[in-house]
Amino acid sequence: MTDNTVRTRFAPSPTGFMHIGNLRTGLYAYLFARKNGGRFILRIEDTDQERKVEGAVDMIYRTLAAAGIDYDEGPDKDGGYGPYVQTQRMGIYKQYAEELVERGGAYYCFCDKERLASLGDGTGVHTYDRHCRNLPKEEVQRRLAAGESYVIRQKVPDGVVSEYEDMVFGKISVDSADIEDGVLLKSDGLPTYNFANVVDDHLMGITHVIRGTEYLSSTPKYNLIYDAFGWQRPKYMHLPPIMKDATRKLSKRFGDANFEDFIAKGYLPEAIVNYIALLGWCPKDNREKMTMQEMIEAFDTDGISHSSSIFDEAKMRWLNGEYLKAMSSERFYDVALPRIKQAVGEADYDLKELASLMQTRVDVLGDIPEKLAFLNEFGDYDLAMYEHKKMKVDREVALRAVRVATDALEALDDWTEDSVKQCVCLAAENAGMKSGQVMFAMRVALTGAPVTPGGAIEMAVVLKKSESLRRMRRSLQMLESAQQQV
RNA sequence: GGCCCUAUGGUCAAGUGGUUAAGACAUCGCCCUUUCACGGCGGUAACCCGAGUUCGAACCUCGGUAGGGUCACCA
Repeated sequence: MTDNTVRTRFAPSPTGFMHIGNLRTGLYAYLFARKNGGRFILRIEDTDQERKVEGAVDMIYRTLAAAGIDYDEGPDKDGGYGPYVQTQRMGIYKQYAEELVERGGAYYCFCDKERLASLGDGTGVHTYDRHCRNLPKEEVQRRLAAGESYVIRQKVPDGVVSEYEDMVFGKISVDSADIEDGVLLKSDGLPTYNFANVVDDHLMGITHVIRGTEYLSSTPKYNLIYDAFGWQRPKYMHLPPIMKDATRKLSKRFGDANFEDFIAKGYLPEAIVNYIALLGWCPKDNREKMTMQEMIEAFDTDGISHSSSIFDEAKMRWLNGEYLKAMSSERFYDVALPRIKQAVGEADYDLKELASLMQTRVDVLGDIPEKLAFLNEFGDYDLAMYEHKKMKVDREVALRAVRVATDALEALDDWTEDSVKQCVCLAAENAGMKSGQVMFAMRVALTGAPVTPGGAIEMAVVLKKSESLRRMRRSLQMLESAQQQV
């Protein structure tokens, strides 16, 4: 591996579904690596056994695959920097913590929890008072030998300002006086999350650390660890959060915030990925609909926003609709088929015909069943539907219209779009009515629905002759009996 | 509370000292039309506030205000 190869990583925790905010972080790390001809690494951070969820690791694999994010190294793809699963790395941190003590960047601390708790200021803010920071070496040795419980703490240097240049936020600097001597190695011998992160990132040769802004202000602290080890600091790119609204972050508890749920609702993976890429990043030319390849080429750090953005499902719906409309009819048919079948059930309808009706009419695939509900729902309906002022149709006109259309269609054998249309138009003309009036009434007579995905002709073709006539006769009866009652 | 960060229409956002302050979503209206949709056209709507610097500030500086983040032997 050459020194200047870009290496980024995505380090999710297997604690459930893949959250949209998380996925975006991974996506940016991926885009940055690909844009720079670098390598993208997947590391599983599974040390939180409490929150661990069964099957969540597989979910990570499946989500990345569906999203089109491929990694060069990971648990199932060794690149020589493994293991890539954090629980399998537990043995390595203690020695690094001890090494840091020797280098003067950390120290043993024997303070017990009670003492630590007494340090609180009453408002929940704790700051360690560095009680063990200057313990004589002999005392430390003695207490260690005696088997006293201890942790290893970072020894934050006095009187320095730790600063770095963030790739999106610019210069970030924090005074060492504001940095606590945090725990690196816990009394159980395991590392704290952030220490493990520093060690892993270094050992895996990560050159660019890409993560959420929650680490923005603590990064100077971790840089001090790199310094104390004499390691080269990585570059950092911090990403602002995706919000549910102005003040709340999108959280796992906000039900629909995960990838899997959106897929279930009928969103296309590429549309989701495209949309979240746009939340917090804007390409130079302002393009919105982009393929992964186009995003890789256009990705640039200064297009990344400094402020949080609110997730807007309405816009993602629109984008998804754009993807759907741009598909070939064959491909649309393939992706829509399951939903169409769901609506059709056992009935015998032309699925291709239905698909073509749906393609321009839905933004997400999940909308299909309700749009096709008229296929299997035809009962009593409100005759007020026949009233259309602009069309100059009322129930009386509708009755005549449906009657002429029905009579004409009874005799028609060749049931195609053209012939049905021709037949109805001719019938309208002979009856001295406008074709629009007949069409309107016929559409309602066929479906009993105020809105349908297509007009009278399309509905008739979809329903086919016998069902169409059955429905029209039935509607005719309804119209007639209503007429008699008046 | 300390420290760090942020602030352009309802939402995503372009904009880096001089602009009629883009574009997209949403919304409203019109056209097309046998309902819906697609498509086309148009409208409403924004620089958080206050001081500076400057001939000139959305843009630079400072101060407010608001919001977010962070201050664990959680990750």
